[in-house]
Amino acid sequence: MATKPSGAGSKRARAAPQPAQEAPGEPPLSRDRIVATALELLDADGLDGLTMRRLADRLGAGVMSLYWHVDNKEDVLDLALDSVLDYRGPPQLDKPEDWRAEVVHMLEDWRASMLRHPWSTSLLPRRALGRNILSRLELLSKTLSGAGVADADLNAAIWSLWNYVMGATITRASFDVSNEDRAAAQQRLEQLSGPYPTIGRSRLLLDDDWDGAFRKGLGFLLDGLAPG
Amino acid sequence: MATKPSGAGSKRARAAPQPAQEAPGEPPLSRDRIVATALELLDADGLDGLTMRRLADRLGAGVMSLYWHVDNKEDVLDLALDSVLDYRGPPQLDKPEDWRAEVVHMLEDWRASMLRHPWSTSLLPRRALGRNILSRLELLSKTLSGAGVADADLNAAIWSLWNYVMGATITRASFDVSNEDRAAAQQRLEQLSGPYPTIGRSRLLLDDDWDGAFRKGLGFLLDGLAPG
DNA sequence: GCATGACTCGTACATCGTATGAGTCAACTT
DNA sequence: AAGTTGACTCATACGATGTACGAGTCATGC
Repeated sequence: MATKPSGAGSKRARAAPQPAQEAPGEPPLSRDRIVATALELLDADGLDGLTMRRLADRLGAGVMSLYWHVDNKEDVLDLALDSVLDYRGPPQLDKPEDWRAEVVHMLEDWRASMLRHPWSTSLLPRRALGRNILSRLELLSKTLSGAGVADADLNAAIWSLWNYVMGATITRASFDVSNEDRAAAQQRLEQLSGPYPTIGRSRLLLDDDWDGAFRKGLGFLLDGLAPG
Repeated sequence: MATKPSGAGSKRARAAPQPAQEAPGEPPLSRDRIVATALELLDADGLDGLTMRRLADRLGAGVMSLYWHVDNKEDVLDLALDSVLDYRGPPQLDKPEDWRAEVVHMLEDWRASMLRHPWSTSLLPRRALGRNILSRLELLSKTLSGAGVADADLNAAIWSLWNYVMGATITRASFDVSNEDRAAAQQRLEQLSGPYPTIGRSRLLLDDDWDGAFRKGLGFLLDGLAPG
């Protein structure tokens, strides 16, 4: 019985299994190559752009060959998502006491990494916690704990930041797609300003300093988490 | 040429168009009936449970009949989502000065409304702003403004709360689905507690007082927004 | 009595994820 | 040297989905 390398398996153990066709135009199929190509398709055409058939085509392989290396499409998406989220830490040599800058850096990088691949935002809600996500949470936990957040508040603090970042990122990505809708909504708002006078006046839906708003709101939250 | 009632159209104008079959078992098709039935299917079986064919079956109609009343499936989903989000305001007779309680009540209701229909959380990211969402934002804006939040901070404050609520709700719904995954992840964390000692120890992934964490984090954020 | 327009729906099509099982070929066993 | 195994590829096929197309029904207005 054949044993697939999928899941937590061993991938490919042997060194050079495919010396038959060494033409560099088509290197052998592999998990990594599949994920990399999936990323290309996702970046080019979004979630709908990723089709097992298209993926196989671009890899120069038959569709069903993919399923030897990968459980199913969901598996591909999981791998693609996690591959977007690795984090190499803040630029070294910051004064190591500045916990706040460290947190802000990591969270801004988190958001930026996902916005560089907008499809990832609609993927996140329903996926499991990959290694890279857990690493970020660990870093967050360690930093906040070192900054003096009480143990009893620690989990709530972490989840608050998580929630904020996820909400901001998902929102940003979704509004980016439907920019004209947003303008239309704001116009509707102002015309029949009866029902929505306040947000109509404050131009809530037209404010497009997303990065600034994210930083500002993050500041509010951190103020609340570690007052003084 | 037939004119469909879809979009911002007139729906059905006439009073009793279908006296032919008055059997109460099958009232005439209508936008409202379609949305109501879609809600049933979504609540019962989630996003995958909603199929145009299943929807039509349950309505006792042919599949293509739906398309007279509705543009496409996305239209159905938009309507279903918005129908979940209406808000009737806080229980009257609270002391009207307590802006904080008012905000908390609205946001907790927002979250609760969506969690009562978990499919709505995976729908939200990519949909336009319906009337009910705008109403909530308007209320939020008015209340915060009245509470003394500076005009320059107002939009950032609103978006911060939005982000927090969306992130919390989406996260909660997604973890609810994959509870076993969560437990498995925590176990993995504790066993090979090398890479993730802090969040392993704090049992971050096992803490299931979601409501408490939501309230607590919201408190942090409000503290930051309106200090003192 | 006939045209109109509101509404219904059967059929058909393209596309999707993937189950099944046969095929290829290198490495290992004997 | 012959045979076995197991890693890997892939053609075919199936069931499901959203919806375009166009023919049907039927109450109403002229």
